[in-house]
Amino acid sequence: MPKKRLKRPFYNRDVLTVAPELLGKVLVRKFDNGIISRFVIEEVEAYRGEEDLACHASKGRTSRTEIMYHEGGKIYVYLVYGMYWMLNIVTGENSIPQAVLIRRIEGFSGPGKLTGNLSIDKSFYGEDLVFSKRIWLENNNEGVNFFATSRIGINYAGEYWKNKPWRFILK
DNA sequence: TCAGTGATTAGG
DNA sequence: CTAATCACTGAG
Repeated sequence: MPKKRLKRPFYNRDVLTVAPELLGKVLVRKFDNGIISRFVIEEVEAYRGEEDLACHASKGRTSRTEIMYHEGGKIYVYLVYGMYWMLNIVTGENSIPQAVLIRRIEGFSGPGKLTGNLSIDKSFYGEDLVFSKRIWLENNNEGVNFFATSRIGINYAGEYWKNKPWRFILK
């Protein structure tokens, strides 16, 4: 059975539904030299709406957060600590700002490492996973087991949001 | 535990 | 324009 690219409806749902379902899915990257690499997604985090103080959209609609207000399936990338590009997948309907941080994929540990190895940078901001020729997600026929914990690196968001179990890890 | 590093943001 | 902040990493 051939692998199949995930389509719009998959992404256009609430981030708390999509995030755990991303576990076990395959991130596909086609490099400029034509080589195609596939990686199983192993760890993600959900960021949900303006009310979520850990979500960048809590600061409202800015040039950086703009893409999160679009329909699901778009890529949100940003630079953090001056060195690391973070790869996020926008979810939810239009005008509802949500995204899933891809925190770990098979073979690489850490969100900064994976974007470095996959050559993902600012040029991927707004890229559409449904149509892109250089990055997309494929279905995987496996069932997955996962567990949830609190999100990492968001001490600024306060106890309430910091303690939300919105980090999902493949077992 | 802590510094590196530069885009982004709020504020004057 | 300035200054503060930061969804990380690896060294010690």
